[in-house]
Amino acid sequence: MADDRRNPTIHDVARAAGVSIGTVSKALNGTGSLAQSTRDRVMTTVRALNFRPNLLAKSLHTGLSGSVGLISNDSFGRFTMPIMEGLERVLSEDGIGVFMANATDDPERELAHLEQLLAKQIDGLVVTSRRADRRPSIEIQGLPIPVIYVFSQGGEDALSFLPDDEGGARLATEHLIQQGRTRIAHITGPDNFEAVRLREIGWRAALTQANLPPGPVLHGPWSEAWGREAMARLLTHPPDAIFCGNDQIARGVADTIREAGLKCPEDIALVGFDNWDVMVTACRPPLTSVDMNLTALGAEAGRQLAAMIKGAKPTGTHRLPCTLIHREST
Amino acid sequence: MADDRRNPTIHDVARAAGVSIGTVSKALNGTGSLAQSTRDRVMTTVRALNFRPNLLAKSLHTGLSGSVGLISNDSFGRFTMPIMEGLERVLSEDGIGVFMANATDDPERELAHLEQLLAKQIDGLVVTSRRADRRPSIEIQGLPIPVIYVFSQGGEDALSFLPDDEGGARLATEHLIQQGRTRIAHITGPDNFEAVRLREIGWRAALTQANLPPGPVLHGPWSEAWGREAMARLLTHPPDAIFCGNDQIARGVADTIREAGLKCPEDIALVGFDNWDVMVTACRPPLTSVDMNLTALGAEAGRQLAAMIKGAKPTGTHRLPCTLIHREST
DNA sequence: CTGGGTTGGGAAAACGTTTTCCTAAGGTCC
DNA sequence: GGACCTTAGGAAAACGTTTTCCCAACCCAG
Repeated sequence: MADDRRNPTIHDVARAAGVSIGTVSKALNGTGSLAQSTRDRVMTTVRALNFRPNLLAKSLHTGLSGSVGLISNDSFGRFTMPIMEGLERVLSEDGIGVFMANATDDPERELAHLEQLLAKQIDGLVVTSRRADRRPSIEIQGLPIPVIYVFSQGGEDALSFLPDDEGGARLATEHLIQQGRTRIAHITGPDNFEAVRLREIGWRAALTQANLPPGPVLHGPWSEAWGREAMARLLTHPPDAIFCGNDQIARGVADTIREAGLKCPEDIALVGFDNWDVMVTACRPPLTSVDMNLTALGAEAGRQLAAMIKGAKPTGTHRLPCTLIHREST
Repeated sequence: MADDRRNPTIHDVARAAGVSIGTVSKALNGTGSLAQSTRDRVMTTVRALNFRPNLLAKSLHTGLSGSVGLISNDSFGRFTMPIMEGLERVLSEDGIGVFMANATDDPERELAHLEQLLAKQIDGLVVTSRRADRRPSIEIQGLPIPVIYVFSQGGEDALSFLPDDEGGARLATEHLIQQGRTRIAHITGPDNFEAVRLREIGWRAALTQANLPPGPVLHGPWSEAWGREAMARLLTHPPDAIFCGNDQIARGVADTIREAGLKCPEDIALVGFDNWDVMVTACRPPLTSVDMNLTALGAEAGRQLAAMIKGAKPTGTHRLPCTLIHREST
């Protein structure tokens, strides 16, 4: 009644309910030993005043702020989004908030963000990178809080979560083999990406296992234009299937196939990587693609981070399985 | 020295520097009246202990947490990301952290998130929606903190930031007119989107101003497939220019133009909307498009929110200008 | 009745800051 | 050399919680 400007505090509730603040706290948290009637009276007052405990004050006491930081290096790009979504969903169930910070590969900004986050007493940190190989900042070593690397690799005894690029590539290639394809090419991105190398390994492994010779491998930029160009190069001796390093390349390939008068999938079957909806559905024909399950990756990271905050100390690099999504291009 | 597990507190600094905690606080904040030598001694100790003030404790005192919430309704989709980026960049300069919350149009989740954020004592809230018209939740009325709607419309005396769809459409259409086009069609999205209606208005206004008759308007889904289909319908009497409601539609249109043996831009000039890099660069030819400057929109929202936290009370719906990005399709 | 065990609830310390006094020491002026 | 200002820095309250005692009151048995 006094101030309707200020949020009600536990003191207001105590006064209104005619008890001490300790009693209110016990009623709120279900601790201590209180008569049921007292609990009820307090809770009624709580609702009447629309009281919401100040988590900051609680944090001061418990030493846990109930928030974590996410430092992204790709300006919240296409890959960070689903990760964030999974992470946030899982953590919010535990009442943990996620501070988003974008460092854009600028070590100075990264450090500034880290300082701010630490000052805000975050309980944990998630670091995501973009896809090219890059060492994580040195600064991040020896932090007083748990750190998880998602879609990026931490150091020695760090905990990292990544998609199983090799397994995904194998999945795609095996799928093509099952459909009776025997001359399977691979058109992919720049080979300074670790993911590119891993996917190539997976593709090769599946072929070897099926006693098939590897088709040609073409490296180039991650673009549709490169897909078109690479496919044009293959037109003199066209393969009967192509596994592409991502969906954009695959879509470029599909365009060249169609414009060369060939049929996909009849003449050439095609599999992409990323399962990026806007690409796979707009592709003609709709593209079979490998889904990295990034939302699940983020969710798993969230679960692990929550566990680490409670004291667990998992380490190692974990690669989560990819899934093949079958569409008309195969 | 005592606990190397626990973060050092202001008490540790005070003890090490041989002063009181009040003095440390004054040295840290440059307040009070202290001898320069004392200030220096304290600051040296601060650095030696790697002391970082606990912002939570400070917040308890100041009543400001230095964090705001962002509730998104599109699972951190394509439009939310640049907004977030701009918002976060501006606010982080003021030391304000951004909690990300994804509600995905589920009012129950939205309410739960709001409760969590309020419990964490956020100083302000940003609400973004996806693009179809939707009333903001009722729950958000009468909050004790400033609220800004970005890429979505708040109520009566709320503060909202939106791109100037009408102006952007006018920009695009005027550009086509300047290039001597006279029969300008409009292929766009579902007309239950306010943005679709506004863009159509802008297109029509530019034509009227130039004394040109409006070409046909075709409404359909936001997809390349619709762009292809719509363009096919126009092939009997092709216009000499098309302004599309988004880049995906434009790209579909470009494909049909090319496949019909016509030339873009020679026979038909083409402008898209969104300036979505992956679409405009992969399009053949690269697509002229209207950029909504969402990063700037987010940044402006950040500036305003920071001002509101300091007491400003701006209201109204603000539409920020779009920019035309010229490429080879015109 | 008295004494011991329960039980309900209050008082107060603690968390890590900021800020408002307040006091002691030193300097200045006559 | 005393009265008065400065000035430097300390003590303590305050922010809103949780939690650890601790004390009253009640119950029941002897």
